[in-house]
Amino acid sequence: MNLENTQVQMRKGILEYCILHIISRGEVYASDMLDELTAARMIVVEGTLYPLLTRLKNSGLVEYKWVESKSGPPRKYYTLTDSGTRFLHGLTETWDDLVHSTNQITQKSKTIY
Amino acid sequence: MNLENTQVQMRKGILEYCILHIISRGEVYASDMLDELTAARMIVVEGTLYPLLTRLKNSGLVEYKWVESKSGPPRKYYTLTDSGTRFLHGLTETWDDLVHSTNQITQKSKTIY
DNA sequence: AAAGGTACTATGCATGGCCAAGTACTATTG
DNA sequence: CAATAGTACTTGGCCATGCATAGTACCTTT
Repeated sequence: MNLENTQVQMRKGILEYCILHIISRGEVYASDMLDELTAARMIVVEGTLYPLLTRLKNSGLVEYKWVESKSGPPRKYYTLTDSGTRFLHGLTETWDDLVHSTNQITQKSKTIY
Repeated sequence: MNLENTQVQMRKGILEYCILHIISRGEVYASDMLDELTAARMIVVEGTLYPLLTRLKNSGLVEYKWVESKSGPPRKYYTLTDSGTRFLHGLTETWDDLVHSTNQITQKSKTIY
């Protein structure tokens, strides 16, 4: 039980939320997402992102279209489906609740009555 | 890939952080922790909490002493070890970073330049 | 045509939350 | 004193996800 491992565990599920959010803002492909995640200091590797996108696709939350590129193989540009949009709303609520609950616990010792 | 499942995944690692925080405030046993978690609307079941406490103990992050009870079997009262305190500090940083990164991503669409 | 970069795919492992069933101790009740 | 109910802790197995690693396929450059 080391820190590094716990960091990985903490990431679980949250990544899915972040990815859906990024896709919700417009058509993007994997490298765009990696750039945004990296910019936000949420380190993600390919081996995590691609399987996640495949799962989202298979669940019908996102869809993609192939777009040819000038500098390499064609890319999958993703968009949210209606189902994905609803799912994202549910996730947002879940995440907000989780943060709220955690704050309540971790800041209790700082609360003064 | 349903909401309920993602909620479970989101909880991973965060629970460990919350538990360590609760223990850091003084001697508690499992039912105390459940009460606090429930009060903060972070629903946890026994089958999650007890194995987690065992892991924390085996990792040397917490220790416990048996205390007899007037209304049932003896209880394990937990406290943080020095190692556990350091670990909690590391986790706090990790959690804060994660929340910050997530906010940066999810609130980008609301940002106005 | 050879080399290097870009984009996506596939397989298998480790981990933690959860379910479900079980053990063990105490107090209460008839 | 046996039976019941309540409390506290234990154990084994399942599942989904993040990740490591290796591989496929396409394009551009030289």
